[in-house]
Amino acid sequence: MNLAEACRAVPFLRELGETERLRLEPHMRLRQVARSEAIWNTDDASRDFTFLVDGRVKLVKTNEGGRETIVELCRPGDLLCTSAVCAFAPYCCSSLALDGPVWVLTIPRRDIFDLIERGGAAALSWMVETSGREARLTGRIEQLSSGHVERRVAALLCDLAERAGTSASGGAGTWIPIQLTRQDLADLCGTTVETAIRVMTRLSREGVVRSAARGLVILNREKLLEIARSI
Amino acid sequence: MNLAEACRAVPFLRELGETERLRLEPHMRLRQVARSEAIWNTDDASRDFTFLVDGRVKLVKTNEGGRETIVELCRPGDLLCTSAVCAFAPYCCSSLALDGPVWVLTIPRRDIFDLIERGGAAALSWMVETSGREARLTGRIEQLSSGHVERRVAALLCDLAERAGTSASGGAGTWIPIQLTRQDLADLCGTTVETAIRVMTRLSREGVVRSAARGLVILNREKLLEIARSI
DNA sequence: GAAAGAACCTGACGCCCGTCATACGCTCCC
DNA sequence: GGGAGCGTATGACGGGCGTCAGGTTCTTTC
Repeated sequence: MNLAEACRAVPFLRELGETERLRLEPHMRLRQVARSEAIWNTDDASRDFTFLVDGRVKLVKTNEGGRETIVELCRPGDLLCTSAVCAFAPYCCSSLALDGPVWVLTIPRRDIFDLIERGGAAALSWMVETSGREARLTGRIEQLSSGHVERRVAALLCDLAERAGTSASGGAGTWIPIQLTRQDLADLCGTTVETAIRVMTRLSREGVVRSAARGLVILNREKLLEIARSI
Repeated sequence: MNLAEACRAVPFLRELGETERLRLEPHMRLRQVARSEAIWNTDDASRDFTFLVDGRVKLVKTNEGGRETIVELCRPGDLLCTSAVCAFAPYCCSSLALDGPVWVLTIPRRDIFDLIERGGAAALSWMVETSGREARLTGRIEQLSSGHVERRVAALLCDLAERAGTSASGGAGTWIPIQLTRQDLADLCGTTVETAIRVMTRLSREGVVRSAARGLVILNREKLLEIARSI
C-alpha cells in the first residue's frame, strides 16, 4: 500500500486539488495496524487527524465500571473521531483494528487546520465529511433506543447490510464481510455477551441469519427489517 | 430579542469577524418558536443552517413503528443538526421547541458555504463547533449503552446536571432548569413512559432527585453518579 | 369555576434479560 | 501433540421491564 493508493481510497483526500494534496503529502503518515491493535487509546494526547484507508476500526468508550461501548464501527474512507483533535484534548475513546490488516493515514492537526483556514473546496469537503459522520451517529442513537435487545441487534444488522453488504454467493441473502464477535455485537447493542449469543442463536434457528467465518449472511432481510422497525 | 443580541448569544456568530458578520447579517432570520412547535419536521426540505439562540430544542427521530427517540437535547448557542443541510437532503429528524419561548436564527446554506469557502477563522470555528457536537453525540451513545433503564436515566441526569445545572436555591442540590415530561425522559433513555415514571418515582422516594415545576433538582449527585457508572 | 386533556402514577402479569456457573470447540503457541 | 486462552453456547434463577388497564392530579381553555 503506498500513499497514492491510500489517497485514492479516501474520499476527502481523493477530492483535494493537486495543489493542496502536494502541500499535505510530506506530512502524511501511512501505517498498518495489526488486528486488535490500538491506533490510539483513551487519554492518549491527540495530535493528528486519522483517516481509515482499509480494513475496519471500532471506536470504543469504556465507563468507570469497565463496561465497553462500541460507539462507532468505521469503514474504509472514513475520517475517524475528530473531537479530541479539534479540541486539543486527550482522546475520550479508543480506536482498535477490528480485523486485519488495517491501514490508516494520519495528517497532523496543524496541516489540516492550515488547509481549512485557506478555505476553498477542501474546507467545504471537510464540512460535508463531518456532517455525514453526524448523521451516522444520530442513526446509532436511534438504533440503541429500543428497550428490546433483539430489536437493537436487528437494527444494527440491517444498518450493516445497508452500508457494507453485498450479494451472497449463490444468490442467497446478503453477505456482511465484517468479523464481529458476540462480544462486539453486545458492545454495539448495549447488552451482555450471553444475551447477544442467545439472540443470534435464535435468529439463526429461525433462518433469519447465518453466522460464518469472517462475517455473516442475512438470509431474510425483510424479516430482520420487520423486527427492527417494530415499536 | 434583536439580531445583535442573538449574535452575541451564539458562540460561532459571536466569534465572527466584523467583516464576515456584516456580510451575513442581511441573510439572517431570527424567529420565535412557541412551545412544542416544530422548527422543522422530518422530510421537510432543508435550506438553512439553524442556531439555537434561547430556550431548549429537542431533535426527534421517529421509526416506522411510531416509536420516538430524542436524539439530542439542544441548548442555547448550539448549531442544530447540519447533516441534511450539508447533503442537500430532506431532514431525517424533527426539531421541536421543548419549552418556550424558543428563539432560533437561521442562515441560508449558500451563505454559510460561501463563508466556509473563504476560509479564515470562521472555517476553523465551524470545524470546532461541529466536532463538539460529535463529542456530545458519542456521549449520548455511551449513555444509551447500558442494559438497565435506571442506569440510563441516571447517566442522562448526570449529563444534564453537568451541562445545564446550577446550584439550587437554599443550597440543596443541583437545579436543572429543563422541563422534561416523563415521556421525554423515556424517549431520551430508550424506554417506555411507565418505566420512566417508575424510575423517577423510585429515585424521588430514595431522596436522589426531586421533581419540580419547570425542571428538577438533583439532591444526591454522588449517588446518581454511582448508579450511572455501575457496570 | 368547570370540563377536557395531558401528565403522572400504580397494579398485575408474563417474559425478557442480566448474572453466575459451566461446558465445548477452535485457534494459537510452545 | 498438548495446553492455554478465546469465543460460542447453554442452564438456572431472580428481578427488571414492557404491556395493558385503570386511576389520580395538574394544567389549560372556555
